[in-house]
Amino acid sequence: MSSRKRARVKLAEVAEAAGVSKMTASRVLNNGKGFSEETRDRVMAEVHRLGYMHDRMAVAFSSHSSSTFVGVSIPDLGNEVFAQVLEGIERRLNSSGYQAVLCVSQYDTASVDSWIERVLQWRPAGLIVTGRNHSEQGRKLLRQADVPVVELWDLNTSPLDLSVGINHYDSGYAMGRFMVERGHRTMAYIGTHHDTAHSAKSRFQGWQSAIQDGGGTVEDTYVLKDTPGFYGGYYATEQMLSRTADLDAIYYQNDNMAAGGLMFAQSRGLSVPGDLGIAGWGDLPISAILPQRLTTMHVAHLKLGQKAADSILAAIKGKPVEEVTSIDFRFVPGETI
Amino acid sequence: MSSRKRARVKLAEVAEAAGVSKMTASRVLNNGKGFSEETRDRVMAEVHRLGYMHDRMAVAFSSHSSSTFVGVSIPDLGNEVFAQVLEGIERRLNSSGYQAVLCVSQYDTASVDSWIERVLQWRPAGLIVTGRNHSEQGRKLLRQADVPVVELWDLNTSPLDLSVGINHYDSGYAMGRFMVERGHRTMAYIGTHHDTAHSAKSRFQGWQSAIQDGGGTVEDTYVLKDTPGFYGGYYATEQMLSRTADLDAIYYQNDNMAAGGLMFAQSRGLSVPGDLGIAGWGDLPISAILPQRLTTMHVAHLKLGQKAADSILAAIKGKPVEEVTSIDFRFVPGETI
DNA sequence: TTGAAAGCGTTACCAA
DNA sequence: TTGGTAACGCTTTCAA
Repeated sequence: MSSRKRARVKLAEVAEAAGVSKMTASRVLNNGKGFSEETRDRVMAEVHRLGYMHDRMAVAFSSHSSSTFVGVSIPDLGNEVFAQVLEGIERRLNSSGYQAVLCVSQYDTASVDSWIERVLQWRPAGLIVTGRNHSEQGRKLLRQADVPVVELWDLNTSPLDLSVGINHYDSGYAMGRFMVERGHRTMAYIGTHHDTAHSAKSRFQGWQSAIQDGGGTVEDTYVLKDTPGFYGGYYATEQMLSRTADLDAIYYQNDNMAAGGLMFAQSRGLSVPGDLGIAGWGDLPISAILPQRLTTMHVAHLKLGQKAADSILAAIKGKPVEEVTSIDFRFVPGETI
Repeated sequence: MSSRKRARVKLAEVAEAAGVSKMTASRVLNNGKGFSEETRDRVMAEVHRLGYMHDRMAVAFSSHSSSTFVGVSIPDLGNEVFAQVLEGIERRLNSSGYQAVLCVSQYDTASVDSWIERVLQWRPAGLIVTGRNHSEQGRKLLRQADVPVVELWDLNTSPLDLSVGINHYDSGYAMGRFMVERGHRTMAYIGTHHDTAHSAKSRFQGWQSAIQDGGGTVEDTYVLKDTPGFYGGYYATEQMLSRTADLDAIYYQNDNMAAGGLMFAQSRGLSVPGDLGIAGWGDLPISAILPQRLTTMHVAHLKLGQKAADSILAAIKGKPVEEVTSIDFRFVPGETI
């Protein structure tokens, strides 16, 4: 109420107050060399006294440099997995002085494209995009922008620029083989349409191959059009068991769906894995409180995000970077298969 | 590999190619008025042909305008509730052409402060900060920056600028009263230290008042130093039941913790609510698959985020805004109290 | 160690 | 409907 909108203090005022030129003040602020200690102290004193705030917009403009923004696109924050990945990214970026500019795409390619276009206009230092299903338009924009890009989540052996991800196919195959080894033969899969095209599908394909290689069959698949969550798993299990008889086991897109399946089984008095085997993916927090330890695949989601941030930061700073970074997964035996 | 880093096409080149002045080209790009349709077509043709990209940095600089960035600070993405809030914010901002610049603070005030300082240097259009426990430093920065600020989550009746939140105290009181009405007397609370100081504490205080007003007592509280999740609820319930006898019911910080408690009770063969009543908060997805419907409080988290975005957008555009926006909660009776 | 002048790409402002 | 010129706040570059 009391203060009228004061014009922002500018460097020239600081310089004048300190009795030096703009350039000297600028050098002090940028921790450069070329000024006496006494000069530095005088300038900094004025900076604090006047409450000077560096105008990074002007800096970026004048010096033709990038911003400290890194665009990060994620499909869905309702999916715990991506929330974790994002947190990993943000922490690492933040501690290096960069800021994440977020896009929650809802798996909509067009909206990612328009976000990419808009964010590129702000001279971002880099971009991290989840998934590799870019449209031609998006791909073109990313290529012509002279900006480091990390494709996250799916391992992409010939990335646009950099890739940090998981070999989803292999993780699916490993689970499928285990399920067969435990004696299951008649199988089904429950998942969702989303999950950025490749990844869940790759897991499914790897898993399917393992089942077939082991002499089992995939009798049914149920694909929801929703985020892969608890209720989806519960509901789809109910549907599936009512339409397909004699299933040995179900492989779920992730642990939250599998938890839904397990709770459904419990509600019907089915014994797991005797009557029905259940396998998840992700080793998510829910598995800690279920009546049985879930058979799943551990993935370090936070670490995945951090690695992505590491890659983009290295590229930004012109340091050498691995083009492709593969994040491990680890089998968690559990009690449900 | 093939293309050497071409200098970015600038407006002057477009203008020249189209045979008009920079100003005319600028007007066309900004959808202003003051040019013939033919001129527009010629300019746009060159824009596409040359692949011109608007340099928003230069725009913001020259026109003294803000960026399209809105700083958003959130304490923790491992907490589903905040992930939902953030998604609500981001969707709304994005569809209005603004971008969220993220800070995941881990409840660390100092890190929020330094983020605020850095993000303000980029002339953000506005800021949305979760919680109202700003440090003096942060408060000062926010005040002197001439930028709209929304304080989110806790309802703050005398906000720095704008507030969008929930009356946590009342929601706690409502639950406490219900628990007493259902005959519970000897109560306990399980929560975490975090949750941005006020909110969970306010719920606890409201709840406690209701218990006391109803003639009950709060026998025990268990406060974890962790994000409020499934396992925390499970573990704390185990600890609490082993140290405090004859509890009628436990009020949890949120549904995920309550789900942990419920699963623990189930694992020990306790009947709910007969042996132990359980109440949660938030109406989170987990409640859909539990063996019993959870007694909880529904909060529209996504909507809360959207309202916050609406407030900041209105303020940015200079439209009239309610200083304080209260988001409703709704009691969900359930079967666990 | 310091400073003066030019320039970054765009829009505001005024003139035609 | 157009265009010229100044201005935005800082850094680069060159000179002292």
